[in-house]
Amino acid sequence: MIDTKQRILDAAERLFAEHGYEGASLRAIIADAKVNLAAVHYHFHTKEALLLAVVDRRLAPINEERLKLLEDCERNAAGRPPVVEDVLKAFIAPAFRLAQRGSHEPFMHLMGRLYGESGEVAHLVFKTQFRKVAQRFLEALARALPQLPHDELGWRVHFVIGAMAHTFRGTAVTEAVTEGFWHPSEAHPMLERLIKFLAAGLRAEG
Amino acid sequence: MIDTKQRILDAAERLFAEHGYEGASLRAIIADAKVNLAAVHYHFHTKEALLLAVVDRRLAPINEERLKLLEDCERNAAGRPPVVEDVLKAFIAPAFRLAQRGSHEPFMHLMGRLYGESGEVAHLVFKTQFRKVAQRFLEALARALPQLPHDELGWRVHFVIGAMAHTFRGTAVTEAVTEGFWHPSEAHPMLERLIKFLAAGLRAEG
DNA sequence: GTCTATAACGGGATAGAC
DNA sequence: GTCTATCCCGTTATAGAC
Repeated sequence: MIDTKQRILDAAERLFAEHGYEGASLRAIIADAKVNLAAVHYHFHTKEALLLAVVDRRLAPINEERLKLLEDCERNAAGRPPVVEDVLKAFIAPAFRLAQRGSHEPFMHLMGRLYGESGEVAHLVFKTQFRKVAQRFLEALARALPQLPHDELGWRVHFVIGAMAHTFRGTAVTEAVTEGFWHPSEAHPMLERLIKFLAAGLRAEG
Repeated sequence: MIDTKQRILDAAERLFAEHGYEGASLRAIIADAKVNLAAVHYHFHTKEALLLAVVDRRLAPINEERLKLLEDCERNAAGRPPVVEDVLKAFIAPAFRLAQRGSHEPFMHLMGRLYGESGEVAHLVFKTQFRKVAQRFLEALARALPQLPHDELGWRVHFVIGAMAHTFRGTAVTEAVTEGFWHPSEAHPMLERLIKFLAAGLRAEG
């Protein structure tokens, strides 16, 4: 078999995304990966560690690219405050790009879900993975919106995270709710639509 | 004991909100409710039906109030398009109000989570509970934003749902990510902040 | 490194006494 | 309507052969 470990990661990614951390059993994962149950424990020791490995594999390069893009956009600004849309795009685009080439959307769905599974294993993910990136992007947003009070910025970032995570999650829920009224169009302009929406929200009023 | 059925509903609400549908076991629920396991099956037959009952109990009156407020705000508009902020407030305020009086926040957290648990039992909830309300509010938003293409409105509603659900879910994730940079201030202006943010996003550009 | 077999436990559901 | 006792299955995890 061509790399057991990776096949486990792929299956886990897909099933965690589809059924959540609690909802996806190791047995379902090994069946999907066509692998023996013991192999999971050999390579990852525990279910929780498997989730962290799944997240790590994709998120580490995404976060690197995010930081690189943010540096680019700050270099372009040359000392002046960066543009809100550019900062948002630096954060969101890497995740979307990865999702489109290579069909890694399961991972995006998973990340979207983890925002909702607060309180358990999910917190580990955010604490270990996002601390550094979040710090840098918050500073950039604060510079991009100098007139916005600190406290208000925090709330708006909270709303931004919500809209972003929900978009990562896919449109299934919205389609169920807006049934007959709306069906999602092509995916590409989605990124631009999202950024436009969020930037307007961040700049609201004065 | 003063009403077994209600104590089960209360415990289920809290634990489903805290650990998700899969993560909260019936045994944990009956322990919290100080009730026997068989009582759950007697009153609700199945775990899934219990979740639906939990949601129904609170969501039915909330959705009634939403429709009433929407009618009010359309009557005030007297034939002219309603104001975006008013439509948003008619939808969001009833959930917030219930959460603040009586301390029913567990239910809001639960609803927020269900948006993320797409694909399973959660879809049942949305299909059975939101169809009518969603239809009415979508029409109202379309009238409030006549210049916005139908397709674009759908996407923006999608973003609105995301920000709203995440706010219902509480700020734990955002606090973990923005640690040291932000701590949520008092809850009351939150509703106004959210509506201002969403309205600006809905009206973005032209 | 990969398998089989099994341990040890917790899950939802049910029968039947009271 | 409420309880005890139990069924039966799926769960994670591990021991030990190959």
